[in-house]
Amino acid sequence: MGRKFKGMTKRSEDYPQWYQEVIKGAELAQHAPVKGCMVIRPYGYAIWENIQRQLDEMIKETGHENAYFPLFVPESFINKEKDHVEGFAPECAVVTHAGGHKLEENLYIRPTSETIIGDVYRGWIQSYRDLPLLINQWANVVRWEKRTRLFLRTSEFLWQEGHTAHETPEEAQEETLKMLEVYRSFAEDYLAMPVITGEKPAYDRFAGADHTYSIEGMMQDRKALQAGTSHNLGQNFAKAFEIKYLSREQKEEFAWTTSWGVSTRLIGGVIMTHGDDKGVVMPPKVAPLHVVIVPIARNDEDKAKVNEYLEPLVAKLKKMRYGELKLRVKVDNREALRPGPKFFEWERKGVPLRVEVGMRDVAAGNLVFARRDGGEKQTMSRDSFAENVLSLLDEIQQSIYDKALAFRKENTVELDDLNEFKAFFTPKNKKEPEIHGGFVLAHYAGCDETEKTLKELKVTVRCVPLGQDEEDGKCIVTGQPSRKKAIFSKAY
RNA sequence: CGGGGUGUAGCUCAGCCCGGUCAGAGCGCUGCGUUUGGGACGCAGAAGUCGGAGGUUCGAAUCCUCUCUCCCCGACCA
Repeated sequence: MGRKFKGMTKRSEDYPQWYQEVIKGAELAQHAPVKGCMVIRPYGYAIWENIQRQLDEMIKETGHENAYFPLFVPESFINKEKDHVEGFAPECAVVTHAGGHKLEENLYIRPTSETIIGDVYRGWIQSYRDLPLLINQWANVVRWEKRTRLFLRTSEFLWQEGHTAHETPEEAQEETLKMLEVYRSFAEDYLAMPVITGEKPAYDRFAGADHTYSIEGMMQDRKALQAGTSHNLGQNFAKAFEIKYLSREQKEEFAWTTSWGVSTRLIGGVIMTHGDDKGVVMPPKVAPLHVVIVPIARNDEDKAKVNEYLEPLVAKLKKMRYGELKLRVKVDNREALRPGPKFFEWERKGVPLRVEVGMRDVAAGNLVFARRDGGEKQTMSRDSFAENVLSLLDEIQQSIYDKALAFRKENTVELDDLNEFKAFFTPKNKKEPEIHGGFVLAHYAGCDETEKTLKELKVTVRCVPLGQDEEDGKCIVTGQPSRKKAIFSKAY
């Protein structure tokens, strides 16, 4: 009989606590000795690598090239775009000394790279023939946030940031939406995280942008997570950094620029979208491991037989590809652990398929496997498993997406009445607020007073979804005439 | 940055109120053996400047001051 083992906190009991325990239990990341920073452990970093490899392909397929710009941004650059300074300067880390001397000009550690890239683009762009300029960079950035949470908001985080320059506002807008669509499809098709695409309200725009768009996912505590943003920067940065070109009409014009990014926050999104009370659940397409095999044997003789039985299977699996990348298979041969603890560990780590093989299976030519997304253990012949493994992974990928989508639908309501709206976002038990709320789709006129009412409820306008039919309505908060609905929600 | 918590072995914590074998437990870890289809067992062992710095005291994990971390709630935000 097993000893009593403390399970992890349930999502329903304490969601933030669950989130931390899950990260720790799956060995994804830990706090670093530096405030607000994290160490991304190998198992967690592998997810990031898989995100990088596949998203990078998509970014390149849409015509972008990778480059790299400096970590340090001269203070004067940050100061050039008015809104940008106001937005970012307060949360920047600044280098004042280097090489044992005080610097003549402070160097900001990039919170984002529009300014330094703008300065470089000035030199790269002279003619309409130099446009469009389509660049992406994978980098780390630093934002000195007041309150940090592993993956969701850390002082330093990893991301990709695309920076493009165009001839016309139409082209820039097209680019902005194209990359938003890339993010949508990446989130949904790879991370199995359903998202809503839409435009941010004016007050929530990127500092220095004309339009900001985002993808918004619903986490299991029904709060929204902004999982990626795409900005149409108009000519704001072009003017600040004199990114000018000679047009087809022989006139000097400012370029139209965009920027867009997703970060390691996506990993937080994956955890909170799919995780359950046993641990994380990895979407197969970004899972560090697809299949883990636990051999079970009573003695050395059996061990040898089981391993021999497994060899051809493992060899076959390792040659396979799942999507664009190799199938990732591991045989858990650790001697010190019995099978039980191994099962629990791989469950915490969310490996999509766990295979058990013992003498029983060797004799019958079978294996036993369990899907991380649920259901009973199943027995299958060794050969059929190899034939079915890819479709099993596809099924898991699809089923966790469907589950997340169903969850979002269940927790999304359309409302026209402010009282219902308030009730929706008010916990029933104030002393111990339970998980409540969700997404509200309601008319929104975009006026400033709306913000105040929302603030009292701790609700934010997530975005005005794209592709909706316009209709006459009244803003749910102010009653002002409105043509479009917005998604309202509590958010990370 | 405000309010509230917290910090003792890798983890979970006891000890603190009433200073004096208080450096402790369980899990984990190491070695040997037995075990192995859902968190095994025996024996032996290693491991902590009690978050940090000052102070009070004959003596501080324990009392005082300052400081830092992390967590929760706010304000700020990918």
